[in-house]
Amino acid sequence: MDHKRATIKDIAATLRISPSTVSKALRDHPNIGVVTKERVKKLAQQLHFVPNQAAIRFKQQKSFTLGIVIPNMLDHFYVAAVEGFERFAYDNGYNVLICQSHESLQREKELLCTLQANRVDGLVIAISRETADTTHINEFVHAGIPIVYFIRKPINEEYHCVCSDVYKGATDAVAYLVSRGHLRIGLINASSFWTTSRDRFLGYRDGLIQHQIPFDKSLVQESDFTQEHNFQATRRLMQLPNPPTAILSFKDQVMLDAHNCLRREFASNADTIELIGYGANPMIQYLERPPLASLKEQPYEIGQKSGLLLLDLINHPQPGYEPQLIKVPCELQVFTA
Amino acid sequence: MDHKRATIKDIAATLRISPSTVSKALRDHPNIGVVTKERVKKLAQQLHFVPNQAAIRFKQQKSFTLGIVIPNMLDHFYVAAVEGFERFAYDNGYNVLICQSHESLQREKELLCTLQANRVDGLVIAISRETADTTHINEFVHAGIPIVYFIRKPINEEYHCVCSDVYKGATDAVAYLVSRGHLRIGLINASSFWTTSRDRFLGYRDGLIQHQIPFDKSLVQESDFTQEHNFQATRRLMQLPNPPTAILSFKDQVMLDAHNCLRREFASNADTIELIGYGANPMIQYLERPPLASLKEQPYEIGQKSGLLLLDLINHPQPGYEPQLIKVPCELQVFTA
DNA sequence: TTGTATGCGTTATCAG
DNA sequence: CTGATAACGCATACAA
Repeated sequence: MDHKRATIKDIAATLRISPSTVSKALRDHPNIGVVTKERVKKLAQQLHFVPNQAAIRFKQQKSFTLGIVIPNMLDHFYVAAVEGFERFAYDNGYNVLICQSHESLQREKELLCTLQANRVDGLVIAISRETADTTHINEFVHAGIPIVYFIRKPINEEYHCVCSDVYKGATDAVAYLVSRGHLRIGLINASSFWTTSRDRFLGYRDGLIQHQIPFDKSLVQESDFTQEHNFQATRRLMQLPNPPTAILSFKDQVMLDAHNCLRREFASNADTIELIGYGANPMIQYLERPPLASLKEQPYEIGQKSGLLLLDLINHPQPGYEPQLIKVPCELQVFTA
Repeated sequence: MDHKRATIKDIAATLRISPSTVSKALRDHPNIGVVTKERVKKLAQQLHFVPNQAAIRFKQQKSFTLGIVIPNMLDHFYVAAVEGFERFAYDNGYNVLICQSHESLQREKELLCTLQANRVDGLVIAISRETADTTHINEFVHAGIPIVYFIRKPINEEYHCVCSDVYKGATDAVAYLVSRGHLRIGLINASSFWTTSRDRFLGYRDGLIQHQIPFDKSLVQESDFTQEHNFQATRRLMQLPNPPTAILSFKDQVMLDAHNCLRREFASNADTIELIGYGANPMIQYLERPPLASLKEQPYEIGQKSGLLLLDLINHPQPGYEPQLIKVPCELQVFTA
C-alpha cells in the first residue's frame, strides 16, 4: 500500500509515451491531442497522482509560499488578520507560513532567517514590540523579496503598509466622548516606535483641538500589553490632581485591564469613568457591565488587502514602486445602551 | 543588490574548487581540510549564502514540513496546542503548515489534498464537527504518511491520539459539585462522534454512580459551539420539571453562553446554579461574577506530545506500531473564593 | 583530501 | 501533435 507515490515518469512509462507529453497533457496544454489527454488523466486518477509541489517549486525557482509574521495568535485581531491573508493566498495558489514573534526581536530575526531559507516569495509583517531597528527586515528588501508591513509599521521606514485608520478612529472616539460631556480625556497609548501609536496620538490630540479642549500631556500614558503596565498606566492617570473622566486605550486588552484596575482600586469612580478601546473584542459581550465602546477594526480586510498588495508586488516587480499606504476604516461600536 | 542569491556553485567557482567540496565543507564533513572549510565558510558569509531548502527538500525526498489541522484559531485552546506543536517542530528542523477547517468537512478534505501535494512528512489533526466519515484521512495512512489525532478523535478509528484526560476531569468535577451539595447535575456535551465527548459523558456518569446519584438522561444535552445552540441546551435543562442546580459543560465557551442565558432568562436562579467548563479560558478573569470552576487543560503539552509522537513515527516507521493513546491530565481550577 | 558523476520530478525549449 | 534534452541546487557514492 505505502509504495512510492506515482510520478509523471510512471505514467509515461505505463502509457509508453514521454514524460513531457504527460506533463503537458495534465496541464491541458493545447498542443496535446484529446485522446492522449484522456488516457493520461485517467491513469493519473487511478494512480492517485498528485504533482510534487517540492519539485515544481524547485524547478520554477518559486516557493509559492508566503510568510506572515505576527506578535502572537492569542489576540483575535491577529487571528482574523491571518485568516484574511491566508484565504486570499490559498485562493491564489500560495501556502502560508504563519510565524509568531512573541514580541521578541531575537525571535523575529530567527523567523526571518527561516523564511529566507524557505525562499518565501513575499512577506507580511507586524513588527514586534522590540523592533526599533529594522536591519533584518531590510535584508529581505535587498534580496528583492517584496514586503508589506501591516498593522504595525516602524515610524521611520517608508514601505508599503496596510493598517486601520486609527487616526480617524481616535478623533471619532474623542468626539463621542465630548458629546457625552467629557472634558478630561485620558489616552493609554503604546510604543512610540510605531506609526499606529503616533496616529492614535495625533487623532486624539487633533480631536481635542477640534473641540477647543486644551491638550494636557499628563493625560497621555504609555503602556505595553502586560497587565502589570496597563494597571500602572491607569493608576498614573487616576492619581493625577485632576484625573480624567474618560479614557481611550490603544487596544481592548488595555481597556479591559484599565476596567479591572478601576473596579479594584478606584471603586468609587469606577462606574463613572467611560472607557473606549480598539478592537471590539467579542468577549466583551460576556461582561456584566461592559465598557462604553470600542473602535471596531476590520482585521480580516486588512489581511486580505495585504495579500492583494503583496501578490501585486510579486507579480509586477517594479523597481520604483511608490510605497502604498492603505488605510482600512474603523468604526465606533457602542456597548452600553 | 537584488541579483540572484548565491548558490554552492557560485562559491565553488569563485574559490576554484568543486561544488561537492563546498557542500561538504559547509556541513563540516570530516573529509574536508580545515583551511578549505575556513575559506568556504568565509565566502559563504560574505555572499549571504543561505542553503536553498527547496532544493534540499527535493533532493532528500522529504519536505521537512508537518501539517496541523484544527477547527479554528479563535479558540485559545487550539492556539496553545498549535504553539506547543510548532515549537517542538521548529526545534527539530521542521516547518509547520497550520490549517483551519472551520468545522467544515469539505474544507478539511481540500486541506488534506493541499497537504498531500506539499508532501508533508506527517500530520496532526483535530477533526471537524462534520467529520463522521474518515476516508480522506485514511488516504494519508495508505500513502504511508504518519498521522496523529489530537484533541478530537473519531470514535471508531483506532489510531494514535493525544488528548486531555477528560474522563478524569469529569469525575473530578462531579465529585467537587457533590461535595458542594449538588444532587442534580446537568451536562452539556458535544458531538457523539468524538471520543472526547464520549469520555466526558462516561466520566460524568461514573462520577455520579460513585456518589450513589442516579443517572438521569434528561440531564444530558448535546450542543455544538454556536451561541444559539448553547442557549437552547441551557433552556432545555432549566425547563425540566426538576432542573439541575449545577451544570458541567463541554467547553468554557459553552459554559459562558450558559452563564449568559441564565442571567438573561432565568435571573432568579442565575446565582445559585454553579457552572463548570473545560479550558480555563483566561478571559474569565474579567468577569465580575465568574462561574464556579473550569477544568484547566494543558493544550501546549498536548501539542508538544503530538509532535513528539509524530516525529517518532516519522523517524522510526514500523508497520505494526501499536496505536498510542496519550492522555494529558487536566485539573480543576476554582474561580470563586 | 578533493573532484566527478548522477539523480531527485518537473517543465521549457527546441527538434522531429 | 509528440518526444528528447537540459536545467533547477544540492547531496552522495564513488573515483582519483
